[in-house]
Amino acid sequence: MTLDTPAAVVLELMTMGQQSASHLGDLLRAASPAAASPHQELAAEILRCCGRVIDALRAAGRKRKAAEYQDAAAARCAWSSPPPPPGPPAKRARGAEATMEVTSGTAVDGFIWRKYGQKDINGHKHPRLYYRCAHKDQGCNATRRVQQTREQPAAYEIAYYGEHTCRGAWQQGGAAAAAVAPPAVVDFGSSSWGSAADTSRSSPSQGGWSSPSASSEAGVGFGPQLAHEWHDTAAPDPVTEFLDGCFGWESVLQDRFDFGGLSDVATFQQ
DNA sequence: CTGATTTGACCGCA
DNA sequence: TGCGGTCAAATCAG
Repeated sequence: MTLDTPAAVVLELMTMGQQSASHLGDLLRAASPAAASPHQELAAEILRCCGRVIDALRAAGRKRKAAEYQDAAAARCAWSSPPPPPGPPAKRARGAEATMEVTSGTAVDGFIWRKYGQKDINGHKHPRLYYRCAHKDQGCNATRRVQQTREQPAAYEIAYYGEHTCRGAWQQGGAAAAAVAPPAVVDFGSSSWGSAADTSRSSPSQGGWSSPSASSEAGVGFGPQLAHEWHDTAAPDPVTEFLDGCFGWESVLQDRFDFGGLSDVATFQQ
């Protein structure tokens, strides 16, 4: 992670903020372990708010990366090309090229991942989790590997392999999907977006987003029910007020920095 | 009952 | 030969 761009700086700061919020939550839980206090909820909301910004930055970064990738290999237009012919089950070479990311959440990135394996890795305290795209039956060979980092338990090293050839499949009916999807659904093109999977649970091809990966991944991610709560909260309770402030943040971010493509952050606001 | 997850076994590469 | 990646049967959950 380099800090040579405003987005990288913000990402770094937001990650730190999220870790602080996590620590705060731990302290609050230790203080009153009985029932979830409003303070604990507040800490959790801070966590989620930071996570959303982080995910937005990450997704925007991936969008740019994907664009560069396509320039370099225009022949492999993943989104529009038909699924590759089924060959022998290819085993990824060790250390194969991947898109690496370090993020504070793993549960949602806009794609539906299905866990197919878990492995204890030498030198790692936490097991490595293996996911593949839920649309593998449509020929999508995208996989991802999630490894909780040793240094920062709240951070995850995610490696993406392959590309999503399934996107066309669930975007074709896109009109229908857009019709039922909440306005927060963001199409980042080749990138992914955290809340999209949570808020648009009516995929035409799947009969609804099941977000299968959410349950098995660490609690740092945003659970579907939490995201639902996020969007549906209408009463002006303290949490909502905090969220409003959080949304204000994003406006500030937009006004202050030109993230070149990060304007999608504004779609948090509904 | 169906679909998703878990987990031990297997395979291939270094 | 050990390790990392994948498979697939068993199990779980909705």
